[in-house]
Amino acid sequence: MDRIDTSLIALRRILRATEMFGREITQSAGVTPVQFRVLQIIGETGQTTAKTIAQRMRVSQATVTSLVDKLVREGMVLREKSTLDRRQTNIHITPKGKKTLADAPDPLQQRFVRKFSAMEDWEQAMLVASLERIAAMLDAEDIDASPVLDTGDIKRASET
Amino acid sequence: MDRIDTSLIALRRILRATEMFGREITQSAGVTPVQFRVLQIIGETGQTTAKTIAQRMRVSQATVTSLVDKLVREGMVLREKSTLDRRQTNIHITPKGKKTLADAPDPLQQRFVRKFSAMEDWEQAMLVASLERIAAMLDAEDIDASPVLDTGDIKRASET
DNA sequence: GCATGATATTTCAACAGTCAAAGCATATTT
DNA sequence: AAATATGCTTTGACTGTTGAAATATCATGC
Repeated sequence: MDRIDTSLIALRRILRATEMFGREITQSAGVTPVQFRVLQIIGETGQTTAKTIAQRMRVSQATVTSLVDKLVREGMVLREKSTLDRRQTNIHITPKGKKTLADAPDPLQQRFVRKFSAMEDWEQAMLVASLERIAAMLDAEDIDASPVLDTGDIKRASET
Repeated sequence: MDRIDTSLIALRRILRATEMFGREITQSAGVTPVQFRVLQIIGETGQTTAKTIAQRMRVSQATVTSLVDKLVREGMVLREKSTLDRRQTNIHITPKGKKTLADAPDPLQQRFVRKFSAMEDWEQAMLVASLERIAAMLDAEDIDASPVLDTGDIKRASET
């Protein structure tokens, strides 16, 4: 087994881990990864608008509407017309939604951060260098990546 | 911006690159990433069975049926009952399917292999070590990853 | 004050991908 | 031959996704 195979396998494990995490969520939280991501965004500030979610997730507003519909049905969030700008709808999280967020399994990102922090300085440095190298190898162009790693956040970049 | 952020961003770029590649395919080849993956598997040997595809992609046979349906409709592949075991159906690729494969944009994997091969020995070693480290960080358990990196291959691992 | 255009959201119709369950045809085992 | 196993497709359902059209509400210019 040469280095290329070893690398490819590792890369695939990484990709797969994000998928796996998605399923953990579905099982334990009762919402799908995408829905969970919506819930996370709403949960950050307690309430937000459809537009914001659409932008953050890089999906269309129509998609957000259907996603929020499902969360409303589950009792995780509520919709309420904004009083300031009545075109807007504030979507806010319910206690049940908060509980779902709180009870969610250790997110991938946290897992990463925790283990990364525990590393020796030299190893951290090596990892950072390697990751950047690999990212550069794979993505040809500009990416407006923010420091957030989520399943469900890795989606459409249209209408940007 | 600390190392954690930098790492997370790089990781996300990597994840995103696989998504992007999916869209390149859709645009230039006229098939979706998943359909393309099916085509790839069939193309490897020129013909194969539904079961094989289902196992390789880790999806149910029902899914494969619907995917192959679409490829048949597109004229990329053909179905033909096996003469040896008439329960089986051999799915084989057509010239059009071959052309689609041949004309596809540089796959992620090739891109990776090419650039990886061009690296200095020490850098390759570092990358391999880092990738394995990261993979271990993220995936808690056993993964039967084969040395194949594809969008669309990173899917359900049930019924294994 | 009100017409015009911009903005925020939802509704609708349509896909792709996915699966479980059921059905069908064919092999294999007993 | 009967029972069981295997390979595949059909059916019905659900999530995620979008573009286009509909609705409601600002915001501006005149």
